[in-house]
Amino acid sequence: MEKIATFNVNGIRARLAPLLAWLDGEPGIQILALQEIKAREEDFPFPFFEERGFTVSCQGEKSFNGVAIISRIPPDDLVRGLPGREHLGARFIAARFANLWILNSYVPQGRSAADPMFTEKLRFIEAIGDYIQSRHQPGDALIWLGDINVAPHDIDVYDPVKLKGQVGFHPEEQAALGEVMDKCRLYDLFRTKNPRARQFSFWDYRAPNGFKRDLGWRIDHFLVSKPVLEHCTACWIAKDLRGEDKPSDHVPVLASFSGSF
DNA sequence: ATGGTGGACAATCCA
Repeated sequence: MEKIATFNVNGIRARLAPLLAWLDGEPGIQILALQEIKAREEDFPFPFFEERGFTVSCQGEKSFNGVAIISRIPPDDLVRGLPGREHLGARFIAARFANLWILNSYVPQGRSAADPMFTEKLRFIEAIGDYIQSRHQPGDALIWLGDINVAPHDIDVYDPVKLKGQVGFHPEEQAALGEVMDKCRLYDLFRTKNPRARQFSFWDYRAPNGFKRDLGWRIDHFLVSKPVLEHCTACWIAKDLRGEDKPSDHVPVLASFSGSF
């Protein structure tokens, strides 16, 4: 079975051991997209992935942000950085594998609705839409995945009444994301495959016992074109990584596919 | 009540 996964690792060096243990126990992963590696490219622990047969393509920076695509097969094309949004840090890398494009993004969190970074978040989401429209057709095999930092609907957060208007669950960012999905003809793969599942991919470290109480958000996504949707057999959220000694505040999201795109 | 915890890095910044 061929799998693709996305994971906000929250520090590739701090999370290396649990990440590798998880990867070794999850056969069939062809592509693993990481966000928040928090390392320069020269500080990325390449050998641990290369000795397992993976190629690492990364866009890093010191201390903050940083994204990577870890793949069984080397990419045929790479794009580092979202055009026009490079000032927001290392938050975008895209790779082509035959006719499949993977767009891996770490969308700005936004800080608060009144902060200038919230506007930057909206602009970043719009810029992804422009990028996709300028380079792709709706019939292309394309996956925009990663930490999108937006929970799309009420079912995607633990308390939609309390959280309405907070960053990550704000009507403006939900509208911006919805517009990109509409104009680029993208599907929320997890929601399409699991219409009523109330499952989360992120729990704030700062909420007391937030994970045990399941005070979660679904903000890590696979947003896919129709050809990708049609070849998907399942999309699910990993559960085991929060049991590790040093858990990330996120867990991986995975999708399995049959046939070719 | 504007906290709480965690990563990177070296005083705080970011989430």
